Amino acid sequence: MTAYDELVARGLIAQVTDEEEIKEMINNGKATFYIGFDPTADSLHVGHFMALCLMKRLQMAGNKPIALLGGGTGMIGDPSGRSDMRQMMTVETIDHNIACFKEQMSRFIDFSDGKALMVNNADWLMNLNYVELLREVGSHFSVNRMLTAECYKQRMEKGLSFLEFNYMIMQSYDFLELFQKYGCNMQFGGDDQWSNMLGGTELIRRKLGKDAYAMTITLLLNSEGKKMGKTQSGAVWLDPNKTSPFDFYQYWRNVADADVLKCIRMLTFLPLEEIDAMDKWEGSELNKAKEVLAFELTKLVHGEAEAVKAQEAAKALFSTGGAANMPTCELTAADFEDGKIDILNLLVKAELVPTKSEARRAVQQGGVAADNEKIDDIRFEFAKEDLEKQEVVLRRGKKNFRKIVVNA
RNA sequence: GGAUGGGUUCCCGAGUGGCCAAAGGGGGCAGACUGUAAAUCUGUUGGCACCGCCUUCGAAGGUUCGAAUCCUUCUCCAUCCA
Repeated sequence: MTAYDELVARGLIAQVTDEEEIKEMINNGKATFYIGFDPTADSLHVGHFMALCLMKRLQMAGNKPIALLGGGTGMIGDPSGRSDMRQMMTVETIDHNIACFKEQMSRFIDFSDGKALMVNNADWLMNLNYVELLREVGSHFSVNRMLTAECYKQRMEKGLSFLEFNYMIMQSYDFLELFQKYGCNMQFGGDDQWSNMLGGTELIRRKLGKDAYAMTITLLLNSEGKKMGKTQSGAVWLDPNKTSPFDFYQYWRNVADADVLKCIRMLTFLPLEEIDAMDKWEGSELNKAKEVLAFELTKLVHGEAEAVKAQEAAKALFSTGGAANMPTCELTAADFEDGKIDILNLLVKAELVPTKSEARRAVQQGGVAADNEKIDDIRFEFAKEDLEKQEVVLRRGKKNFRKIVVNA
């Protein structure tokens, strides 16, 4: 199977500008392609991970990837797929985020010996001269046409600032720059980037009379049509300090039936035959597929050792209630009053709930247990010596656990 | 610059002097049922010292015994005109 066919079989490709050309380039390792990453946070997330995987797949097929960090475009903010304006970031934040991105990326992609490049568009965007840019680049864009682009259409109702309107032009300029500097002839990106990317191919054609290509990656949506990799409390991060390997594992362990196979196909490097075999699994058997998904992804992101730990912790927790490798809460003498700590304070301290009101509610609704013994009295207290003697597994709801240890 | 309509709790959206911590929906959380799934049903959803108190309705002032609601200024957004 060719590299391109595999991408199609995995459902990774959403749109392409010229399928025949792209197929030919990719399969023969003739593509120099770039993917842009705007430094919108201090860690990469699952969406970025998909893009990095794609880079890796293409790199393995002999193509040359360029990772573009958006130090310049981050100053503007991409309006695509947003219902309102992004908060403007300070230069310090952008720099910090870029540093974080760089570190995480170099763990996934091999940048040694020119096998891949990492560049920052601040290097050329920040020094642009306004009037010059307007004449050189602006003249090639039709406002009428830009306004019909899907990414702006969504914003026509809520409002779109001129700042954001220019994002497409900046991204197009990036492509032109990379095309000229590195012979970069292809751009990849999320499907929401389609119009921005076309802006680039168009600009290259108009300015240089040459062809460049664009291809978008299918957005990873769940069966309800929402972006995956997001929880109510925010994104699922790749940084272990922001999303622990255990939580990361659990996120994938808990995907809906309808989404497991799709995720395995798109996100893991397992051979397609193996995945097709799982496709026949039904009902509760799919639970195994979820384990595979969670394990494989955790391994890719955090390494095998962490993946094993996360898996064991999950298994211990859900089958035997054991406390191996569980997130821990350490109490000190200061947490006790008269040698005791009450259940509400303990829940908050263990970060199982954000406030005492929620702790109270959780207990009153029967959602709290210590060592699988339900606690329904909000005045319940733990004695210090009991906790010292034996660690306790505190649970809120079905899936939130914390081991309580006294460290006096 | 002018006119009009707006800014309400996580989101959408009601409320136009006291009965408002603020309807309804969505989302979240918890319980039942399950397979750590989905669907469904039930409860819950600002904080705390929880039968009481404190902070919230774009911001700051003011009127009033009492304001999310009235007045003033400011600010932001949308629509139309220029």
